[in-house]
Amino acid sequence: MLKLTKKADYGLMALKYLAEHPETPALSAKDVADAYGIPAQLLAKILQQLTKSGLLRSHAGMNGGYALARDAREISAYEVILAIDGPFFITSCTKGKKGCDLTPSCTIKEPLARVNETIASVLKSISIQDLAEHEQPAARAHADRVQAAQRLVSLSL
Amino acid sequence: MLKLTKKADYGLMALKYLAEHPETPALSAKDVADAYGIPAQLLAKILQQLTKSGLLRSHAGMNGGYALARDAREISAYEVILAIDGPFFITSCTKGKKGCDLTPSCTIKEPLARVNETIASVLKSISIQDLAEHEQPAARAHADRVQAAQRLVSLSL
DNA sequence: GAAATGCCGACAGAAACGGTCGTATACTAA
DNA sequence: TTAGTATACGACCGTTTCTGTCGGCATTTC
Repeated sequence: MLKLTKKADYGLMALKYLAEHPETPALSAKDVADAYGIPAQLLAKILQQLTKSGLLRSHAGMNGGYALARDAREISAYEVILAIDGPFFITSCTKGKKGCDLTPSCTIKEPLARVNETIASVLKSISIQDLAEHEQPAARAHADRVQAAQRLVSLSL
Repeated sequence: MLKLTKKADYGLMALKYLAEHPETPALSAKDVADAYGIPAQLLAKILQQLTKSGLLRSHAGMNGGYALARDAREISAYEVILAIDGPFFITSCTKGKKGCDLTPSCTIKEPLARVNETIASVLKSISIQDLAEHEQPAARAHADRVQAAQRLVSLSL
């Protein structure tokens, strides 16, 4: 549970790939799909969604394809996931429309909504650039960040 | 996406309910189910899982039912979710057995694994007691904690 | 105009989820 | 001992969601 869909994974992988090839003006869905062994047509649809959401720029025709609409540093993992999977809520009852249809007070959801915010924050703090540079710098920084957050959490409990 | 299953929700709600009624030696699955309007048989199965996982103690027969196996303070939301939904990984490819079957290096997953740890940490920091006392004290403390974590995250970006 | 490419809707197979049923077992109380 | 209440467990089924495919159309380049 609590897992991203494969689509979101594919989307992140594709953006990372684009970030790693800033020299080329555009890469086709097929290029990216082949690079990772992802079903090409599926990836195409995902890239189209990302385009509609404004994270990518597309160009039809020969030598067409996709390119990042912004600097890789300015695109967060959160945006990608949101664009592909739609808004997520950790509680299944967080209001689609009229709140929890179950029981007057599904009092569980209030504390969990906060968890949800935390997750979103962390996801927002990770950029495509971070994924591309998974070598060291960004990963290191993020590791520190997580450790600090953990210390903080256990401390204030 | 990224949502808990209803089963996990039900489980958390049930544990919270038990925590709120420490005076009674045991509550039947039906008691809890009625209190929240949850399908009784489904909840029964969930409580059985929680029992097998050691979070609850069960007792058959008249006046039987379930009771927390430990103090509500000592049971984390993480444990409950784990017991019901099984281990969760944010990346769909985080090794079930043999790592990512896709592509040599699904390099995406390493940074996301850290996100996963953060989520787990936060979930571990929330006890059933916190859910039961959603009135103020614990919720307040948790809110502060989350805010601080957010500040921390954005700072170190 | 042809080839490459993106765009879009429909659909099908597979898996996960939510929920029900039936039955066996255990315990309590009269 | 018997009846009633409860847990324990496995099988099953309908629905939804996810993954992936197909076919047709639009756009751009050569």
